[in-house]
Formats: sequence, C-alpha cells, structure tokens
Amino acid sequence: MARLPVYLRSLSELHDDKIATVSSERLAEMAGVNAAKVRKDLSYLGSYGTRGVGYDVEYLSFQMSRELGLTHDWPVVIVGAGNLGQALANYGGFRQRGFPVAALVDASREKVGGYIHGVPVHHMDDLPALAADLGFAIGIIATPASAAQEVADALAAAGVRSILNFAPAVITVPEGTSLRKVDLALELQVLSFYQEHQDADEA
Amino acid sequence: MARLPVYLRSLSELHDDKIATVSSERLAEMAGVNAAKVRKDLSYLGSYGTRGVGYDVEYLSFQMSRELGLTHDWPVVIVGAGNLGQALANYGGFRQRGFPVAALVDASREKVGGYIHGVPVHHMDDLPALAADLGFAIGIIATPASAAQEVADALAAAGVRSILNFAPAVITVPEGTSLRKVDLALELQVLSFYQEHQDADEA
DNA sequence: GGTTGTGAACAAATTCACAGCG
DNA sequence: CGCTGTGAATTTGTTCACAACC
Repeated sequence: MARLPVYLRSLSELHDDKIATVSSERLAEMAGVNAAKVRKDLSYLGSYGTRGVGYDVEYLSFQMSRELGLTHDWPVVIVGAGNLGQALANYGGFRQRGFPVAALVDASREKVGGYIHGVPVHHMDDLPALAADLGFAIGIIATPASAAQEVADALAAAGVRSILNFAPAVITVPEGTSLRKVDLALELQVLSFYQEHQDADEA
Repeated sequence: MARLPVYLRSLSELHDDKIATVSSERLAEMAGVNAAKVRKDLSYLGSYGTRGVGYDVEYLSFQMSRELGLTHDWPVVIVGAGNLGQALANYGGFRQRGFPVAALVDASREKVGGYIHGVPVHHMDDLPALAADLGFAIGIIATPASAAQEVADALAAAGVRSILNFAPAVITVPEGTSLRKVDLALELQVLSFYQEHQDADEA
C-alpha cells in the first residue's frame, strides 16, 4: 500500500483549501491514478465513504494517518555523516512529516562529537545505547555501498526494525525487519534507458 | 526494466573481482531476486548466455550498458538550489555513474551567479539557453512541492525529455517525456506503516 | 552435467462495470 | 441521480519446469 501516503498528501492539500468532501474521481486525479484504484485502496481501510457524496476529507485523513502509524513522530537515525547523510539530516521534509532526525552516526572518530545542522554526531559503537535512549525505530543508511551490509546488521542488532537504504548495494535484513531502498543513480539510469528508446523510436 | 541497473552493478562487482562468467543463479543471488527472473530479463536483451556455462560478465555488461544508454555521459541539470539541490549537486554518485551535474538552476536571483560544489548556479530564465549550451537531457526537480509543476513545464519547454522529481507533489509532463519520482518522506511513511503492523501482530 | 531460454501455470495488480445505497 | 464498494474480467508480472544446447 505504497499509495496511501500519496492520497494522504492530496487530502492534506484539500484540507488546506477548506474542501470538506472529495470523490474518488477527484482524488484519483490529484494522486495521478485511476478512480477504481482509489476506491479499492480506500475500501481496504474500511467503508469510510458515503455513496452519492464521496469521502469526508478530515475523517479520511484521520483514519489514514492512524493506519499509516502517523499519529505520532518516529525519530530516525542516519548512519553515515558524509555528503548524503549530512544533506538528509538537513532536509526539512523529514521533520515536517513526522520523522525528526534524532542522531547522526558515523564510523569515523573524527566526525564524532559535534553537531551537524543541529543533529548530534555519534560513533557507530554507541548505536545500541542511542537506540535505547532516543527510541528510534527507523534507520537510514547513507554510507558507501561497501559498508551498507555491515551497517544494516548493526542497526538490526540495535533493535531497529525498519531500514531505508540509500547505498547502491543489495542488502539483506533479518526476518521481521522492513527494508526499502532509494538508489538515486539508478533512477537516472532508468531515465537514460527511456531516452535511448525515445531516440530509437524517432529514428 | 528497472532491474537492469541492479544487474549491471552486480556485473561490475564481478568484473572487479576478475570473475569472467556468471550463472543466472549467482547473479540472482547478488541482485536479490529469483533466477528465473534474471533469465527472463536478460533474454529480453537478446541471447547473450551460453548453456551449461552462464553469461560472459564483460560482454553482458557491454550489451546492458548499450541497452541502458550508458555508453556515454548524460549531463543533468538540477532545478532548486536549496538544501536538497545542493546536496544532490555534491553527491558523488551521479558523476561516478555517468551523470555529471552540468548546472544548478534557481528562481531566486540571490543564489544565481556563483558556484556550489563547483557547479555554476544560473537563473531559471536561462534554462533554454543552458539546455542548448550544455545539452542536458535529464532534469532533476529539487524545489518545494508548490513549484514542481511549473518547473516541470519549464524543463519540458526547454527540451528536457527526462525528469526526476524529488518534490513531494504529483506532476504531469507532456507525452513523450519520461518521469520518475523519489519521495524521501514517503518512503519513511511506508516504513512506519509496516512498523505499526509489526507491533499489531506482536500484541 | 550444467545452464540457458521460454512456454505454460500461477499470482498479483489493475481496471471494468454495475448493484446497492444515500 | 451520483458515487461508493466490490465481484468479475483483464492485464501484468512472477515462478515453475523442462526441452534445447554447450
């Protein structure tokens, strides 16, 4: 159900515009999908719509936030205080959407001790203590590919059950741990594939 | 075929390890997928394997790079010189994998003129001229959500046919333009959903 | 014997289309 | 009459299993 957050974002826009109810058709348009898909997806949450009318924006938002577990903040830890890690620590979108960056962690002693964009930098070895202390449930891997698996193991060992991996490497996690990945360069490679095929079609 | 880049990365690792041939089984393990899927995917490129032996790492890499359009660099332009845009400009992974950042572009005159991490910062209005000059085919949107559609339109107007959108907004592009999106906070929201459901299962 | 390439079986996701309800 | 909720139909994607080949 990776589309729920997109619906939620659309609902939030509607709410800002003081719109009280919305049809599946309108919501589909905003989310860039098919109306039937919206109804199927929402029906999975329960029967929150009213036939002939649509969905109550506020009520649906609430139910959806509850289902997504967004009724409270989820502090996150970022492992890797390099370029990407620092950038992510400074990215306002995380805090704004309920994922404050509680700590940065790095394997290099040189980077440890200070603050980056207001976020304290700790050593990898302190991960278990930090997890207990700050109670983060989500870890973000922003290290080079070579360190990714090791970091994933350390996060899992520290009790972190959700991992978002930015390193360009395939990693495995224990049963019961959720894993998602974002490979920035991979996205560009997919685009270059389409470019190449556009060009071929034109020739 | 969003899996091809993953295979390519695995092939590159094998090449570094001086391994000349690889079976679909081994490649599947490295890429974290099923062996039959690897064979299906690769057969789409052509019959490059040898029965009883496997695939020639170097030859397959070459064919795959060609198919993906990675035989030459694709310069990219990043629109939005805020936190995220600057971070992406500084992210080594792009250049390293053949996507040099040719320019940063912003709507604010204050940011225009200098260099950020060695990348020149230009004004939005210069986009068409820059496109003609630097020949970028890929644009990265790293603006706030409110500006995303406008930027997409400007990129399309400047002849950019591939867009990677980091703004948390649904945007539309003209027919013939490729669009991919990365929503960082959305990934965390999906993870929080799984967290919530893990917890529920344990209770 | 080992491994590919692929048709056939299966599973998942999407879309259609309409009954049922407000 | 309009719009939801959902079974049925369709499409898409995955996996199996094995003949063909080295």
